[in-house]
Amino acid sequence: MSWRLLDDVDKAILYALQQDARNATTREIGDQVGVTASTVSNRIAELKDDGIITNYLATLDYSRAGFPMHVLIHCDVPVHDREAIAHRTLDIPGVVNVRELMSGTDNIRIEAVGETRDDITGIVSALSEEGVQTTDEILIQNQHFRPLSSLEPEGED
Amino acid sequence: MSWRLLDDVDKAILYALQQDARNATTREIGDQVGVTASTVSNRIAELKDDGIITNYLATLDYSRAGFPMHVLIHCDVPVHDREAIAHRTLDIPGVVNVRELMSGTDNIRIEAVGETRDDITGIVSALSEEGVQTTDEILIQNQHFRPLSSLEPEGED
DNA sequence: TTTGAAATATGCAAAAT
DNA sequence: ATTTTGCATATTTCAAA
Repeated sequence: MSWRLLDDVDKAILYALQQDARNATTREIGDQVGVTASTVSNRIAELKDDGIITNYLATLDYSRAGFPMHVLIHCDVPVHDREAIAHRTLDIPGVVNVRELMSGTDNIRIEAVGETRDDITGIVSALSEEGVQTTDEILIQNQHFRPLSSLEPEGED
Repeated sequence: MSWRLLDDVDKAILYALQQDARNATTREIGDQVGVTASTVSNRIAELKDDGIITNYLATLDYSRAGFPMHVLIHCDVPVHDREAIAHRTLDIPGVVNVRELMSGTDNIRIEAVGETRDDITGIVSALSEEGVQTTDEILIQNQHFRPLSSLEPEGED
């Protein structure tokens, strides 16, 4: 696993991008920590290259978007196949998030979305055909994200 | 729950923003479905107002960022307090994601991040002090996101 | 509602410190 | 490594269709 020590500029960048990855401008971020927009731009590119920033994504309220079936599926797969299977499940239509867990059982958790119950049934079938045993299926009521507090700037400039 | 039927423009926007919320330009999106950047801009604002787009966030590789303790915590709370408690747990330092589940037991799932085991222990203590019973704690090995496939454009223009 | 054009902002690259 | 400058692009606004 590669490393990299984060300074205040990096932290401010990551915090801002966790808050609003689309509208946080390089200048705004730079002003908070006293560097120019160019520096912020360079750093963001570095952080992406270093694999610290993995993605920028919009989070949706799937119900409001017309997909009221939003579920969490527990899966049980052999440990040595876990990573490969996790990647394959990502390609099943309706799957939006996969977590690999360091657990003896229920070691993959899949977040999936559909318009109808049949859509979810189809996803579970697809999992079954991939040799993935599903052990539980739970409706997700709501989901919230927060930036990592350790990255929050103290109050500079 | 409010509604809104998504047309092809909306879908293309949501798909693009799920792929790269920071770098997807309004023009690129518009070109794909044959509308101008202005229209895309207007639509994005609408989708945000309607609560369909809830957030834009950067996803991080916490290990590479210097936070190797990345865990999923199962919590068991009284159903009628679930939403209120879920919101409060978001303010505990280190908590980055909370899912409310429609389940009799283990109905809140908390994703938390720390530098050391003690950080995680502290988070669990904080939960306990909020009256939240934690029933399990599992290391997260990896996590992947995908745009919702139903939103993918067919191939227009 | 969508557009097109103007005005504003933003990000990026190159050269300099 | 960061900044300054200059350039190319992106976004927003608003009048008009």
